Amino acid sequence: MVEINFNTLEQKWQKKWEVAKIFEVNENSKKPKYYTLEMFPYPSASGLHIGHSFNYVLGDILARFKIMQGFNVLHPMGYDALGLPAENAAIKVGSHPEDYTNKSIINFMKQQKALGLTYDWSRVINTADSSYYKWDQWIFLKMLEKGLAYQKESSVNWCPKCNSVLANEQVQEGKCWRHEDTSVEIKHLKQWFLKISNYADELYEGINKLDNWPEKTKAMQKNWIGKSHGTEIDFEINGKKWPVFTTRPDTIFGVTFVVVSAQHSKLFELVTKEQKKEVETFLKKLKSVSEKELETLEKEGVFTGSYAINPINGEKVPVYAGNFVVADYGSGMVMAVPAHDQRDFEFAKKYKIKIKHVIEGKMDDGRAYVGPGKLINSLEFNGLDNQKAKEEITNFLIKKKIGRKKVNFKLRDWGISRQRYWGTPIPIIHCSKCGAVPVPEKDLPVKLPKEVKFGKGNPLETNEKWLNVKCPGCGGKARREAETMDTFVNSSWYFLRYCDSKNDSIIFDKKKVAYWCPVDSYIGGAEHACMHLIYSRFYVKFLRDLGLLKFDEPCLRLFHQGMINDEKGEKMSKSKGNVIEPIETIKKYGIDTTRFFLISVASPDKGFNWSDEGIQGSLRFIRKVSESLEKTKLGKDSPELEFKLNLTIKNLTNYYDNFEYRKASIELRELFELIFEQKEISKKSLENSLKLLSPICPHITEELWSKLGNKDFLSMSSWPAFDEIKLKVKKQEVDLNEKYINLVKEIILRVESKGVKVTKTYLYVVPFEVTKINKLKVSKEIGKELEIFSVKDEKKYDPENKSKKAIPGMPGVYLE
RNA sequence: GCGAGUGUGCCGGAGUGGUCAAACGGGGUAGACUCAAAAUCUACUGGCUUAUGCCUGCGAAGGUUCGAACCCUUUCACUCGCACCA
Repeated sequence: MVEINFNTLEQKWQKKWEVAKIFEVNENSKKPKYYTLEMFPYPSASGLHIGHSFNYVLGDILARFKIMQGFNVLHPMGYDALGLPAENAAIKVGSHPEDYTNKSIINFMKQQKALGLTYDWSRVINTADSSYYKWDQWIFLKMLEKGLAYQKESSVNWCPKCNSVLANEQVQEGKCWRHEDTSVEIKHLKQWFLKISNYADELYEGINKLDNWPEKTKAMQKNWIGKSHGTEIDFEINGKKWPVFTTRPDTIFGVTFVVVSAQHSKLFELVTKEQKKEVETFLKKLKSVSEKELETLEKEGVFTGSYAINPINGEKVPVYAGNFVVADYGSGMVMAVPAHDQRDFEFAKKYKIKIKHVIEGKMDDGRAYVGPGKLINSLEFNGLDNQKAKEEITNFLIKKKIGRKKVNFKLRDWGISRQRYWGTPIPIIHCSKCGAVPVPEKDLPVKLPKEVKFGKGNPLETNEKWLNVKCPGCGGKARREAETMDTFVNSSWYFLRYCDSKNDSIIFDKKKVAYWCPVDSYIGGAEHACMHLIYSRFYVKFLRDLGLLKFDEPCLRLFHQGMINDEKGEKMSKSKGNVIEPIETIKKYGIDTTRFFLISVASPDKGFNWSDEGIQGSLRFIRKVSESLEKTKLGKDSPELEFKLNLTIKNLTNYYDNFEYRKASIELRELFELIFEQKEISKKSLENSLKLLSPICPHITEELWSKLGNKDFLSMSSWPAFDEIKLKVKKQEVDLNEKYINLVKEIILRVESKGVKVTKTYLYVVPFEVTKINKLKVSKEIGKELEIFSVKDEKKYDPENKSKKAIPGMPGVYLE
């Protein structure tokens, strides 16, 4: 047998596509646009792994399908090159991050090109290039102008391994998202923040409009943004008003104490002289608690010495400092109702504080009653249903001007300061006279200096020449901001830049972005649900408000690809040595086989366990297809093939549109299996079959296409249409009489076996079947008297309304 | 605890009311080819000593229906995400 040299064949076609520039696109097309995007990679020296390829192949199949469907398809690629891992990896191998990254990118590109992807390489982006991050800085300055970028002293999450600050989203179970063995420390630092909270409500409500996003991702984002409606109530403490947020104003008569967060910035305004020592001891103890213990921490607190006055009934209740109250949510202070809140209950038990019931309901096995009920012990509100009471009490408080309705969000502002080198420099100059002065727009970009020393602390602090500059305000001595931006800043808007990636005078041409965006289909890992995918929604809303965009959401459809594990089902990792490199697989089996295998073993969203044996099956199929021309003569189609081809066109059109590639691969196998059985097949049908396979296996189909005498590219040809009539004809070929006889016989048998005597049978069929049924024949065969009605027949005898069950090819049956 | 989702044959997985012992693939068994192996091809691959027949069967238990893997109720198991947000 002649072994096909897939590698040569594949390279040949890749070269031809490249020379013809068929995947390079522009806005001057009469076709409708389609923007499909895969999340860009973080280039590392180890190169592309099979999970990357899976991601790209999923997107590529869609892109190829859409091209053939007649869309003007934008399918770009770039590199999320800035960030800590690259810096750390570079230090480890004794290289400079810039050199390390550039090398990695070249390697990545080479491997991506080998996959035969439809990228428009003329638009490639590298976020580590100052021509890109210049616009990060520009956006930052715009945010500063609008008051959305600001500096504040705050407690921040600090990872000792990264030697830097982390955003809230980057802290997972008290650990760094990059170092699962490293506990995050809390440090107090002056930091730059982006006011994402300004958009909290729009980010939350906008989720409802994201119809083509996975439910799970939407739920995660909602949970993360955490919108809750409640009431803010003023409690008076030592003559001053302290607001408290609650979602349960109906329980206000049950308040027996108030808890202020131990981290509250104004805590000591509440602490009396007598209690000062005790509170300080408590705070010290809290600091010594490690992050691990925090997860199972018992609710603890200490009396501050102060009392709060419950505004609704004037009751005096003690104020505690507690470890379980979140300082920067609401006002950092809560009213405690131990009878109807589990946390308050535990706290009250521990410190022997009074528990007062204000809602009817039993407290089971020593737990607070949190269910619904009627109010008690609540003066004029007694007897009210507690849901109703929420409104009435809030209205009462509003009238008295001691409370108001309030919406609170869990979403915090985004801390973007990083004390590391390999990130976008924050375009700020600190002057002793003028304070923090923005770098003038004309001086952008602030480039990263190459000369720095790595090792201790922030490398940017080691280049004095770069650091020392004149103040743009007064011209005096000043110093650059030595912090860089979080890497997620770079990825928050890169999909916009693709539309005009070479523009060096403005961030992008509004018209070009208006043409291509929003992204029609976005593919990437689910791990970005609460980081990248919230940040980019925020950026889009901000840029829209600047007047640069006319849409609200970055992408209309989102798809998360599954994980590819090793044969044992374990996650691939370098340390385990179980990483499958696509380059190796491609060399061995060819690209088309690899692509076919990747999508045929599992649903794209579920992933699968890699198997070297499994790929043999795909190889067998690809070989057979590539030999199909020799095996099958060109001629006429059999009716069977005609039908199957039509059906396959119809189904695959749907499958490709909905990431159901696995099903597509199955039907393609069936179709080609049938083709191999044929003595002859029409050229047109064979060509159409090749078209159907082309998105998954573009190389061999292109080869066969040209062997059939075509001079153009199959990749650019038009998607085949199917003939609905031919599908219907096939259905009608089935002999209804035979079918109905068997069916009714079976039912009668079943019913009679239960002891019921059947004398007469009624069939209800869809109208066009009425004439097709031979009443005499059927009646004779089943041995019963028979009546046949059309379901549309108004006068039909149908005591149990069985006619509603009838569908084409399936009657409703009533027995007497 | 809250949220999202999943449970089908040896395995991966189709199938959402009748044509289902259940697509397609992987694996396995037997046979053909071959000196032999690989590749390729053919048959079988829930049980019943073999039948266009019966039984069992789609996590478990009930229910609706002439009929359920598919609809309803309850339940169990697993996976993932969030977790003191008042």
